[in-house]
Formats: sequence, structure tokens, C-alpha cells
Amino acid sequence: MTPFTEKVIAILKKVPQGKVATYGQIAYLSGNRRAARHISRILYSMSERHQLPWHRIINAQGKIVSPNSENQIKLLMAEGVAVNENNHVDLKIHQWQPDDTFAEWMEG
DNA sequence: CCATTGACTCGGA
DNA sequence: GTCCGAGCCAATG
Repeated sequence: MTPFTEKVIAILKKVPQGKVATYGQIAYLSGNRRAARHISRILYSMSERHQLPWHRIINAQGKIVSPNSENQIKLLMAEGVAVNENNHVDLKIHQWQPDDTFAEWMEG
């Protein structure tokens, strides 16, 4: 459990219901925009233990690419996120935009 | 220690 | 819009 991993987990827990974020976005917020691939690794290995909203994380194209995509889509739909027939989410509509509250939280 | 591994991303054709 | 190649880097073995 490294500081980087802890930070990523903490940020993931801040992604609100009904919104999605991209791997790169989480990487960027964690201070390491090159670590997108590592975000997926964290989700893969720690989602259950840390109760992470793994289903809200999709790729930069808005496409759902997880090995559990069927279940992921169900979870997203249940939160009100529209997923089209190509496993695609419109990021313009559903992508999480961190607000001032989040910025303040990041400070401390 | 060194090599491999990705639920990724970007830019160019 | 598609496809492909190169870059990325913490974690894993």
C-alpha cells in the first residue's frame, strides 16, 4: 500500500453516484497523469476490499472496457447513466466535474 | 534486481 | 469515423 495507491483510492471514493470518470482523469487528479494504466490495476485488485466505485471508471473515449462490462453497465444504468448499444457513455453529459469542495478536500 | 504486464492515452495515417 | 504504434509507469513475480 503505497502513498500513490492510497491517494488514488481516496479520490475514487469521491466520484459521485450517477457520474463517470476516465482512467486518465483519476490519474491526473492523483498528480500523475501518466499513470492511467495503473488506475485499472488498482481497481482490478482492490475494488472489493476498499469498496471502490469501479463501475464509474471508463476509458477516455467513454467506452466501457472492463472484463465485467455486463455487470458494470447494469450498475451504471441503475445510477441513471445512459449507456448506448456500443457500451458507450457520453462524457459530455455524464463525466464527473470536480467542484470547489473537491478542490478544498485535495488541499488538506 | 530486472523483465513483464496491462479494465490506458495520444497522435498520426 | 477507423486502425496502428509508441509511450507510460507502479506493481508483480
